Parts: sequence; C-alpha cells; structure tokens
Amino acid sequence: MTANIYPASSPETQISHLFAIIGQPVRIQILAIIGNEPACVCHLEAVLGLRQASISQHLMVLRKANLVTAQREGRNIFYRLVQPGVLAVIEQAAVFAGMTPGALSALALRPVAGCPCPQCNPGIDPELSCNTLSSSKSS
Amino acid sequence: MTANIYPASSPETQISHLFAIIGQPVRIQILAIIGNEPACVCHLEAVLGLRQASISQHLMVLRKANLVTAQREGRNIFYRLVQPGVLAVIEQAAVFAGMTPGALSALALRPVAGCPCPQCNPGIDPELSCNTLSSSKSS
DNA sequence: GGTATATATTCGCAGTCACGAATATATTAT
DNA sequence: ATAATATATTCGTGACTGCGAATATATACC
Repeated sequence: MTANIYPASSPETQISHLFAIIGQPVRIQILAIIGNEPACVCHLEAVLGLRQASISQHLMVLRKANLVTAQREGRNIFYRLVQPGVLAVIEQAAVFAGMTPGALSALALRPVAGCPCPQCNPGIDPELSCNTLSSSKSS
Repeated sequence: MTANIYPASSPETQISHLFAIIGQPVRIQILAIIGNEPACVCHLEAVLGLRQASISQHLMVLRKANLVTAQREGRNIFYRLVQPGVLAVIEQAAVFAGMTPGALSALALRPVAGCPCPQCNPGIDPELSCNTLSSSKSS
C-alpha cells in the first residue's frame, strides 16, 4: 500500500479525493515547502502569510489524508511528507500547465524573508520566537 | 502554451485549478472514456448511469477549462480531449494511489452493456436512437 | 413548415468548504 | 505552580458546487 487516501472506493473516487485535497493553492504550497525540507507551522505561517489557524486547518486535512505527518521537536511541531510521491503528481500537473519542471521547487523558496522559525535562524535568541518576530515584522 | 486552465495566476493557483476540475469522480471517468476514443453524450450517459443534464454540466466545466472540445457529427455531439496530457496527470495520481498503470484505461471500458450510441451500434436502425434504447433498457 | 431527437442552459437547493474569530491544549521556561 | 509559547480545535458564516427539475436550443427527419 503506497497511498491511503480513501480505501474501499472505486478507483476514480480514490483519485478524485486526492485531487480534491490538493486542489487548493495553499495546500500545494505546503506540500512543496515541506517536500523540500520539514517545516514547522510558524515557518509556513511566515512563508504563506496566512493566519495560524488557517494553516493548521489545512494541515489537518493533509494529515487525515495521510499526506503529511507531524512530529514535535522542542517547542515546534515539524511537518514532513509521508509519501513524497505526491510531489510527482503535482509536478506532472505543473508540466501539463506548461511550467518548467523546476517551478514546483520554486514554490518552496519564496518569501522567506522574515521567517522566525528556529530552522531559519539557528543561533537566534530563544526570546525571539515565532510569535515575537511575526508581530514585530508586521509593526 | 500547452494548458490554458487559468492564465495570469500564480503557479500553485493554476495547478490547484486543474486539480479542482478533475477532483471529481465523474469528470475523471469522462476524461478516461473520451481519452480512449471520442464519445457522444448519450454514450457517457449510458456508461456512467447519470442524467443527461448532469453530464452536460460536467462537460461544460471541462470545456471551460479547455480540457475537452465538442464536435457535432450527425445527430450527436462528440467530445474529445484537447490535451491528452491530462491523462498523464490522472495516471500519475493512480500510480500514487497504488493502482496499476493500466487501471486508468480500465475506467473507459466498464459497463458499456446497453450503450445506444451509434458508435457502439454502427448498423443499428436509426429509429433506435439514444433515448429510445435508454428508456427500453430501464424497462 | 412541423416534430422528434440530442444536447445545453437555467434555477433552486442542499451539502461542503475555507476562512476569521475565539478558545483549548500541550509543552517550555521561570 | 504560573506564565508564555506553539499549535490544535471549534464555531459561525459566506461562498462555492453538484445535482435534479425544468426549460431552451439546435439539428435531423418527415
């Protein structure tokens, strides 16, 4: 068993469920980002510019579909791909849409300017955590 | 330009739009069927077991996305794929879902038992047209 | 011309979904 | 224990969507 989207369904239903789940720009971005390397929620928050709750909701959808998995590391919870093959599906769609094959990975490297997560700022003062930097960035 | 789903959008929006369009079992079936060979609406009606209006609605979505095109031949209107590459996207998803690569083409060859379209029944009496056979099949 | 056939379109509705807001939970630091 | 931090969950709402029903359009046949 490779993918566990929706077992015990017709093939077209299984496939369409996958498409319905990744048929949302934010979720494609999330998959591209954490496909590049595991990321915490605050990293996604900084990169995508969305509210934390919204991202958590999308992550919940991806979790229930067994596309991503969560793992706590210190204060943060890092998400990673369960099945990297999902990127091949997205990449195939990117090619179909006339994009260069590298356009997908470019999604993962966009506006990481003021990202506060400990992965982006390894030796940073722990006082300056995600929320601190996020609020100071918007001020 | 290969695919014209939604120009002038971010890459992830374009890709997600494609996924949203094919994120529906019926539409995947339609694409698989007419990807095999062009089919008229009544053929889809017989194979899918859906109402005519519903199929026309799905076809309208696929038409607006420039995935299928319509062409009249006699009484019937035959649909065919504009960009067969969309099947590669679906196939990639099928592989991801753990199906065999041939599972996609199997969608096109399912319950064609009582299909009334002139393509399925070449030398049939023109009196026995789509609606006639459809109603007689359900009686 | 009129009639039947094949398909398209419109309308109304129920279901789903994404988002914002608010709140809850879990972990860390003091 | 208390407070702060990082993330999750719930709730309400507006928007979208798929379907059935009804109707409209276009072509073919007489």
